Amino acid sequence: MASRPGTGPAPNEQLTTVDGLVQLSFLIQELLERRAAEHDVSISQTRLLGILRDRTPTMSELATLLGLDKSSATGLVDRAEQRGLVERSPSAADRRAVHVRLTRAGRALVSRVAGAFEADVFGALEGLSHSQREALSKIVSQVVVQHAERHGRL
Amino acid sequence: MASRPGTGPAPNEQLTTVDGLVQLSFLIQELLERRAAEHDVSISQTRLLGILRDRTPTMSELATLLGLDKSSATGLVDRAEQRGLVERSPSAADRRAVHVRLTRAGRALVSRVAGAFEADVFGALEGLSHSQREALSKIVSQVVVQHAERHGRL
DNA sequence: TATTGTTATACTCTATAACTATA
DNA sequence: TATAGTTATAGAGTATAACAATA
Repeated sequence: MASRPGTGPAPNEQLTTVDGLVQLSFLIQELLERRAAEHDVSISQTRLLGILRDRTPTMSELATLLGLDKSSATGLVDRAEQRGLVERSPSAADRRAVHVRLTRAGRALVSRVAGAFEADVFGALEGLSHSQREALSKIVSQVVVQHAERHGRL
Repeated sequence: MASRPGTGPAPNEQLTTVDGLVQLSFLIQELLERRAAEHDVSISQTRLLGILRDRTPTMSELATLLGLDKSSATGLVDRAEQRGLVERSPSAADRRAVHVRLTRAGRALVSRVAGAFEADVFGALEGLSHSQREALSKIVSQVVVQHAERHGRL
């Protein structure tokens, strides 16, 4: 399981399915965290900015998208706003609600992080053959989409 | 990238390689977090316990394995020790050092979490064919092992 | 001098509960 | 009454810097 982060398995040894997937998930998270840290943002902040790339949700919608309590979303947005990465604006339809959007600086930051991170991921896949990469992409996509259909919007 | 956690892609649509891998990593982390939370432990605590399943490292070694500062490891072990999940013992070889090990309760807890979590992961792979599952396992293992060889112990 | 581990301190992230202002 | 958002508060997790004990 989440056991062996620093334990390099002996060469030519194959991990169990679960161990492999867990270690892969930590690897992906570490790549993302490292690139985000270069710009002094956390994974949570990066996730927030990533969500806002193609949306302008209300605070409630944002909390749902992030899987957080609304008070947690308030804090996250507060800190991002203080850094000039996002901004709040009143909703036209509902005077209780506010929408959150990227600023120009926020958009620039998330683009830079995303670009470097994507290169890291492709770098990690370097040893795979073309057909292996295609198979991985297809299978992973199938797992994620199926999980979303079962749980998220059915 | 880390963008669309709540955005179910339309059925029959395939994610990009990077989006798929990022969403898969969040999915795995969420499964682990949910099972750990059933026993009131965090992912960090679970990772600590997982590492200790087959090791009795010193605090320094533990910090390296977790990728944390030694002061962070102190806090993590403090909280786990207060809950009776791990214990410290003096090193025979070096009077500065202490070793950390699972207690009986800690071992029981990590086994239960690991078992339930593994079932969750296999559940998430349910829609795959036998050969797809084998291909996924092999490719993922290859990526993780190669990354460990390049970085960790070469 | 260098290393091992802890402590003091500060910040981010998260949740619960209580509050306000709308709806 | 119910919902949207904030505030107050508390705790986990993390890092940096300074320290004591030992190597």
